[in-house]
Amino acid sequence: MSDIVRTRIAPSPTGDPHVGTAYAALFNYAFARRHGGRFILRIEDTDRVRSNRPSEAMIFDALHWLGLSWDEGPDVGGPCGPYRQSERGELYREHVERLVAAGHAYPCFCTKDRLDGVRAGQQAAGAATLGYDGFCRSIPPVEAARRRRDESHVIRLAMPREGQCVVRDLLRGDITFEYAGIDDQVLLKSDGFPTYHLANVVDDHLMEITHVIRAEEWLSSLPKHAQLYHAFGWDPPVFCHLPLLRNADRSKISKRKNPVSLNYYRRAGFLPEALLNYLALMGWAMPDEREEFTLAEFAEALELERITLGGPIFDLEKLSWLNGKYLRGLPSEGLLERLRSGLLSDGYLLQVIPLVQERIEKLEDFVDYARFFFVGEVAYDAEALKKLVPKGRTPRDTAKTLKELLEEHLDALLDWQPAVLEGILRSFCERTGWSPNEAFMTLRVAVTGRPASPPLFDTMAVLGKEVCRQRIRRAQEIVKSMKTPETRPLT
RNA sequence: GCCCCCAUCGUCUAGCGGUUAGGACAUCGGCUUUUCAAGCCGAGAACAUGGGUUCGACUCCCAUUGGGGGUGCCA
Repeated sequence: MSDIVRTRIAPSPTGDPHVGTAYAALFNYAFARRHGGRFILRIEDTDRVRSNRPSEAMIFDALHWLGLSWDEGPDVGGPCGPYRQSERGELYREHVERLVAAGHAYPCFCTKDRLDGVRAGQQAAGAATLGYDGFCRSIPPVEAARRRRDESHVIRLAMPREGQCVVRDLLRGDITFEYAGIDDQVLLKSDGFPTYHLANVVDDHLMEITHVIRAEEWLSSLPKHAQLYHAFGWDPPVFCHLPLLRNADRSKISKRKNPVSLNYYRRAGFLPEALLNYLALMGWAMPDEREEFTLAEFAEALELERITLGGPIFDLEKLSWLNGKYLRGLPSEGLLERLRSGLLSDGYLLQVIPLVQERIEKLEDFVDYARFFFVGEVAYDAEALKKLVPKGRTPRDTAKTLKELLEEHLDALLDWQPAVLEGILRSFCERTGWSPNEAFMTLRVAVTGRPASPPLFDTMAVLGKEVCRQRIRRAQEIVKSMKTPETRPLT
């Protein structure tokens, strides 16, 4: 094991850059700095369906914005590259073969149908433990090797079947699991790509990671990871599972209940240093209880052992207060600079101006007309409220439609461009039976707060995904709380 | 269901066997201010419950309850 501390953040590029990624990155970054070590960025893009380059670019961008720089990574290189798992396929296949040869892993030919059947059977029988039943583990190696040549298969880790496994977490101490409750995890998928478990362990070892500081959701797969280190004959790193950031209802933080995209915080005008400072307050307190401190001060003071374990609720209100303190502490020129690099940048203004230009008569009209391009939430006046729900539609129906549009079509959209939006919205109309007239007006009001605006798709594109999301969700809530008018029978 | 983790004000937390249980956000008062913010001062607000251990438990142990996570060819 390396004698210099090496930590890493290993995000999956499968959507908008997540606040949880920033949280884990912050602690990994600070811990590495504290010990004069190195902080590595590794892209875990082994999910071929969900991973994509735009998401990866957004992760780089968001972390740069926050000021969390890495010493090694896909974009800066380093001695342990490549740092993108999709480029390390050969490495994983070699390693998995070592495991198969040593009997620590085996090919599994079970079909999805059989697996589903097994699961259903277990559930019906009220089995104590759910999971793979080890069916293919008893296939003689010679036969298995022969079948591998032309049958679709995965490679599974052969876990011990009885006894106990003791793993150590830096914050929680020794944790005991019964092997009987842990099934044989897939290591290599049938498409030849590794699963998280394999890729993660192989890479952490090869990249000489000394401290794995990651979210608590990984704690229950720690025995599988420990078994992998054992099977490879490697010394495991120190594991430190951070508490999970929570919604107000204490569930794991999610976009349904909180803004989780770092793009949101950036667009809303949170200062990166304030966001980082706030994140550092989650599960951590300075020895002197000071609440305002810089990244450098955090890095100087961080002791992992002091991390608190109750899952902290992410409180936008306190973040906003802290951000306000940072903002007020800026010299005027500093604030000007921040405005000029965001909402009042030439780049943004030049996007807004073409949409507004033909609709104003005096320069001063600009501010009023373009207002919704610069504020966070829009207010809905009585007239807007009336048009939020199309004639002949109920509030209930409208709320449901907005929710569906958001969660099933807009949330996953990365390429937030006018033409793409138009395509999505038009096909959404066809599918749901909403006329474009109805849907577009509802959306226009939701997103701009007004029944009259520049062209909808251009407007949405300029506003950006985060703002649109936020406003549509707000509109949905408002509509949902509206009473459905009594339908009076015609007399 | 099963496995694992967790448990101090509404929220973030300090505490590490002996404290009037401290700070911050939020809330509510007051001061300041032409107003609104900001700022300052103040108030209310917590050790989940039950057993142990101990001269003494918020602190240690056990149970209960509650919360969370996991249980995928997602990470």
